[in-house]
Amino acid sequence: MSKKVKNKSGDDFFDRVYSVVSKIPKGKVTTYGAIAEVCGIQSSARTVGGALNAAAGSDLPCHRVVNRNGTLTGKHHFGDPDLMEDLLKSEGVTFRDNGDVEMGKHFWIPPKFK
DNA sequence: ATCGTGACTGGGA
DNA sequence: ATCCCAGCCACGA
Repeated sequence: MSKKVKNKSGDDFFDRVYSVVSKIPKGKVTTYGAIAEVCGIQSSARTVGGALNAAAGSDLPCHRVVNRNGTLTGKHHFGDPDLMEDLLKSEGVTFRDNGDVEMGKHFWIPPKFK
């Protein structure tokens, strides 16, 4: 089944990110680098952000995706900067004193996308 | 085809 | 510890 559907913009690499992000369990968070690695682009975590940018408004829990530091880098892209933190807290995610997610407790690594 | 940008990461000073 | 730089991939103009 592995098939390259490269066609219109927004469907080959983005599709992988959507699948992975949608698999993130509630109360867990992952990093752009982890998603990128699973998608096969470990060196381009930025591109993952681009995918989430296109996913903004979708059903993808992009609020569970943070940078390797645990900082909510894309919180501003949710429409409300406080929404992201609020959503994670609602799911049981704990934050550090500096406002970063406790990666050591909620860091979740997505399954390898094959 | 080329250039610029980006919700990142890692390493060096 | 902080700040700066380079690399990487994909998209839009």
